[in-house]
Amino acid sequence: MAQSERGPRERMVFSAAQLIRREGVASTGMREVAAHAGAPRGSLQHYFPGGKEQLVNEAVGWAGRYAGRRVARFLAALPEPTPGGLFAEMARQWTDEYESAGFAGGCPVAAATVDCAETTASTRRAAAAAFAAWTGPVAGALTDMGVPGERAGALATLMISTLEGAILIARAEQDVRALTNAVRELGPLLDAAAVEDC
Amino acid sequence: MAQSERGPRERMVFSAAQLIRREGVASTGMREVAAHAGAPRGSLQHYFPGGKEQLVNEAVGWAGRYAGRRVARFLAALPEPTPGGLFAEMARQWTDEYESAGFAGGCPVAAATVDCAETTASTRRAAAAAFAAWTGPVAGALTDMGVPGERAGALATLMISTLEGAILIARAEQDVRALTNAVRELGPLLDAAAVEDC
DNA sequence: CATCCACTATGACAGCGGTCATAGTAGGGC
DNA sequence: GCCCTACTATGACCGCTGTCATAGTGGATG
Repeated sequence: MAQSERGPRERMVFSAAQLIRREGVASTGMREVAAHAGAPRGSLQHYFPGGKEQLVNEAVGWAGRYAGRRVARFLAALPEPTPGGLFAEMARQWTDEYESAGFAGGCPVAAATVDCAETTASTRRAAAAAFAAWTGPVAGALTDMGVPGERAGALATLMISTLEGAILIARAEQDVRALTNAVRELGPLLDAAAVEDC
Repeated sequence: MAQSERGPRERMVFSAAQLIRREGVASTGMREVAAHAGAPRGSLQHYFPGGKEQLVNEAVGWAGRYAGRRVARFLAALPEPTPGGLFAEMARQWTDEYESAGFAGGCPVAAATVDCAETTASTRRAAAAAFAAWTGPVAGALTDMGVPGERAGALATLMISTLEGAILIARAEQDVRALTNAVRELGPLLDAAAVEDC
């Protein structure tokens, strides 16, 4: 949504991520990506000489950076930043989407991992990099909230693990229950890890 | 492993689950399933007149029941059952596999959800049922350990959410870090929910 | 032996996938 | 006008997939 007026190349990467989210990597066709992006089919081989593999990898990378960037925006939206509040905000992005637009899409990084981890080494690495690009900002935010350094990374990984799994279950059940449940149960644990300093 | 001497039908369901675990649903071919099961190709349409959809759904159902059954075995293996201990055992199944056999496979239910949730309604329902068949025994075990009834279901869902996400990340990173991390961070929370009664 | 059934065995088909090859267009620099 | 580059436009190819159709086997039953 709101892809404004970026170049056709970026639009195709964005569309690829969008379609992978919904149908998985294997079921997403190149022609479909071009059509969804409103880009000519011929541009695919021009911008992505590495073929589908390159396109998928860039889509995964884009998704990772996007998730990382969102963290800062979530923090800005919180009146008083707490680990549990950040997690709630991260989950709310998904409950909002599911409740307003239906359960069509999941996380594109998860989809790439499931479909390509064993098959395509470069995509597996792209997925790992995407998780890193996401975990980093979350861990940074946690340290800023007073979580001790060595714990911050661990909790960031825990948050993303739980969120990814909850997304999966929510999509299967077509019910945001798993997401709200994760926030409710994990929030106190996360907040307890931050030393009170206000 | 150790599929002993079951009938060809069950072997094909088992093989389908095995292959879906590794490559996802879309990339798993029917011919491939038959070959992997050592079953004749002609048997596919005999045993699964509903086609690939039926086969996939049965594989997902099988995986769900298998996961549910494992819970009882994990409990039996624990000298003193605690929620955190159960979770550790559930995760250990994965770390053991990854460390001994490599990061080839993930959870077949997750794969089916990612690949089919939007496309194939019956498979989405099968995935939801599989999660339910898994969550049920976990919740039951938690109540047996003294977790209050309404909390048990919530924690069971949390455990499976976190485990699924950690499996995903571990596979992408080819490192069991996310799994051991989940056990370390979530274990105390789970144990705290059980009232001490020993 | 005949009959029936569960199961196996192949071949064909239609569709779609990613990719390659080739040609065409637009526009800027000289 | 010419040329070079960036991009677009199509059509063809080949491999693969799920599915169907048809025929064959083998053993139990009568």
